[in-house]
Amino acid sequence: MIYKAVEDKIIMTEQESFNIEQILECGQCFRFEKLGEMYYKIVACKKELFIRQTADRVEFFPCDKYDFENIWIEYFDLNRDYQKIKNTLSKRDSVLAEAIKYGSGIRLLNQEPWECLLSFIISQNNNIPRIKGIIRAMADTYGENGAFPTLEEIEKATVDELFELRMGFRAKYIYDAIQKVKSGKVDLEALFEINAEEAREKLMLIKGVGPKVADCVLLFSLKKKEVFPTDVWVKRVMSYFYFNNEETDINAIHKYASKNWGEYAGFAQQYLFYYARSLKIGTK
DNA sequence: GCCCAGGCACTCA
DNA sequence: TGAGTGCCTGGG
Repeated sequence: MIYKAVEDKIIMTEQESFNIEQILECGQCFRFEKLGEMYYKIVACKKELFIRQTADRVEFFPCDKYDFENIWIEYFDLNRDYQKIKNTLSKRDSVLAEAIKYGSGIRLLNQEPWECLLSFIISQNNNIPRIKGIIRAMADTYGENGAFPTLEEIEKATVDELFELRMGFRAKYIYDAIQKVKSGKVDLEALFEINAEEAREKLMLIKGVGPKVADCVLLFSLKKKEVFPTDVWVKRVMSYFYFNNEETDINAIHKYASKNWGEYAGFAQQYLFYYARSLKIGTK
């Protein structure tokens, strides 16, 4: 990867495995807006960032070298060798090879745990346009300049006030997440230091955080790349391709993923999820 | 109008 | 402990 600063932009070239559309639309994040073909705006890490990709380059703006090196390289996981991951996984089975071919520009973002946690609590039993709308409403109401609210900015919110943002029954879950983090019962930063299993248990102390939401937070923000968040889509695609289209319980799926994909299970999940959704596997 | 959407908590055997 | 059921809301 090569990058240079030009005016208010960072121009990145010779970057393998980077497709901005696939990265943002593969279901791992919610604060993005499509402005045109391969042209997006995201809000993350308290910044608004535009990203435009053409055949030979990716432009990030407004962005200087400092922010690129200190925020976005990490956020977009640019130091990781995806070619190696894709080669390894593709050799394991042909289904995954096909999924990887389809979503070859996917990367796993390293999001902020706090935002990731609240966002995936909102996501349960919900659809994407609504999820995005509720998160935006939280940001507009409590955050600074449309950025996702910090704990300090949102900690005084009552359940009733949260409910007014149209998040429904999830308002009490968001409230509980705020209280547990505020009190230190759940120390998000400390979760980086412990293993996935222990971190999952901690996250599930929060009301409204079950196995699926916890695994999303672990994978998308706490760098536990071996976890395999299993939602309805992943369940469908796993059942369809690996379990002879039979009703499959979550434990069997986790076991299969762990055994076959090990430390790369999280990446496999993302390729399969994107593949399944695009093909609408399992839906009528 | 009904149904469902990237789960979860709660209840009851 | 495991299966069944209800949940806010708004878009199709």
